[in-house]
Amino acid sequence: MAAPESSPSLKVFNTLTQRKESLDPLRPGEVRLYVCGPTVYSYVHLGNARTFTAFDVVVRYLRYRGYRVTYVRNLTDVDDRIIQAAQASHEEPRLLADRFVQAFDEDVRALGLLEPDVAPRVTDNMPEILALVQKLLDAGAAYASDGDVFFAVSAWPGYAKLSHRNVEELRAGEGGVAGERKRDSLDFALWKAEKPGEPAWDAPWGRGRPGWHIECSAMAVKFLGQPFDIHGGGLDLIFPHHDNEIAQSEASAKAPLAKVWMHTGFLEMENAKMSKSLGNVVRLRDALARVDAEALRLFFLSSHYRNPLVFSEAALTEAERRLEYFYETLQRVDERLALREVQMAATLGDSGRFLRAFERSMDDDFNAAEGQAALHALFTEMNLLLDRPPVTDRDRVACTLAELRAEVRPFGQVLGIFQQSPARWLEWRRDRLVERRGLDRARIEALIAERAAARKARDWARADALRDALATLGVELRDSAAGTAWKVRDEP
RNA sequence: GGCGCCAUCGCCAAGUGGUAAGGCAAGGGUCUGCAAAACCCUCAUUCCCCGGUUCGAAUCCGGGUGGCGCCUCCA
Repeated sequence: MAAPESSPSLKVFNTLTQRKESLDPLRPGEVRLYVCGPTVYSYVHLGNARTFTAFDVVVRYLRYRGYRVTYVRNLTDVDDRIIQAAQASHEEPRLLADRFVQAFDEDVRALGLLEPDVAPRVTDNMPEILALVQKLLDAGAAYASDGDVFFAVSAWPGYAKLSHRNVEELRAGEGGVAGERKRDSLDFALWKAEKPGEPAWDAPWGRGRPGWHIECSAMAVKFLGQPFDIHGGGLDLIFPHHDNEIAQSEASAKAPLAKVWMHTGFLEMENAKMSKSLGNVVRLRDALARVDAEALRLFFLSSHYRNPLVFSEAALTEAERRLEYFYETLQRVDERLALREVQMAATLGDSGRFLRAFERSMDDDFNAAEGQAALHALFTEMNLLLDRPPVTDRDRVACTLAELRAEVRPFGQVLGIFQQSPARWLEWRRDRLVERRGLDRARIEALIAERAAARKARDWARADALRDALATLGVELRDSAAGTAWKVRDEP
């Protein structure tokens, strides 16, 4: 593992500067990362999952590279949409939020996402939010108006620098409306005055609740300091959410909020972004009921994180089939290595070459899609050694296989795959396919036994007829010296 | 209208100035009683179109065409 200082080559695309920059942490060897988490008013969908998976891999790779990473991913549990959803289901907003926080944790754990170091909730951080609003009021960057508090965009010269928009043009667009309460149509709420039946907290300027953007500013700075290294989220958060965070934090502290801003591309459904407002969402938990979590991760990582990715059942099926190839190879390698004592011997090939190629890809703005080429090459090499070894010395082949097997681990660790034992994963997949096709194990085993007898009697016609019958059921046979193994094909 | 993104083999996809990664599918082969799996080979003189810059462009610039996003909640 390379020391962080020795990898100045790690490049990250920064939305703020719109170019790739060398990652140069504010504190040597340490990366402080904040990712905007979900607003908990419903279940997470695959679009959200894609973003969180992308940052999960960012964290894993930075740690693999030797950085100490502090990863904060918030839970927004006070919000208009939560209140709306709670009213619709005649539930306390707090309870509804709790319910979806729990669902989020379950779903995201099933996806294999690492726990963030801190997962702060708005309701647990009101003092910091109140303090930030007060600070902005004191600085003249905000004003109270009938119990609401607004941020004064005109008091902050750098407004919208992240989205690279022109303030005048934003004003010309629809936007909000200036009126008795808002001085400028672009001003946004830091605090919303209490309304009947809504959650509210005491504040010097009147009871109410925080506006949408203030919580991220307050919590990010509380847990990471200001400035910190990387702030991330989906592309749709650039404006206004991240621009507003920047405005609030920088106007209050006269220092940058974050050095690098990273944004993930959209997951699309039939040429439209997957979003709750369009109603074209697939929930993460529903997807995980149909496809393996690691296969889903492989699908997310098949395209660069900033590019749009189109969702399809076929792509998911392909990803799971690819994962099956990986696990089958791992199982074969493990079986081979368990066969007998191996004498130390010189290994074949250039040790670590696949991993180095992977690192080159990942160093270039976390290009996991490109990095998968190295992963495939590594597996092809293992299969080659298994079936067509280039030398006859068994110890050399075995030692090389052991070395390559060890090289697989970092890939798995960074991408969040290969976390199951091969045998267990393959069994799990077969069980699921058996169930999906409504197959009868006893009958399959009986047919295989019958075929074995036919083969022993050299009755090839009978044996082939039985194999064809099994193939019709979706069962595929693999004859070997050890006997006949069977698997189930995934497509009817 | 403003800001921004995308267009690469049948499908997915990397590559953003030095002569087209990888996966899936397809065809051929090795292996096999026959298969399957695995491996090997083949599979884009070409990167939406038209101009330009350059010794050199999928990559840069200008202009089109098509698709998408943000500007209102959104990962």
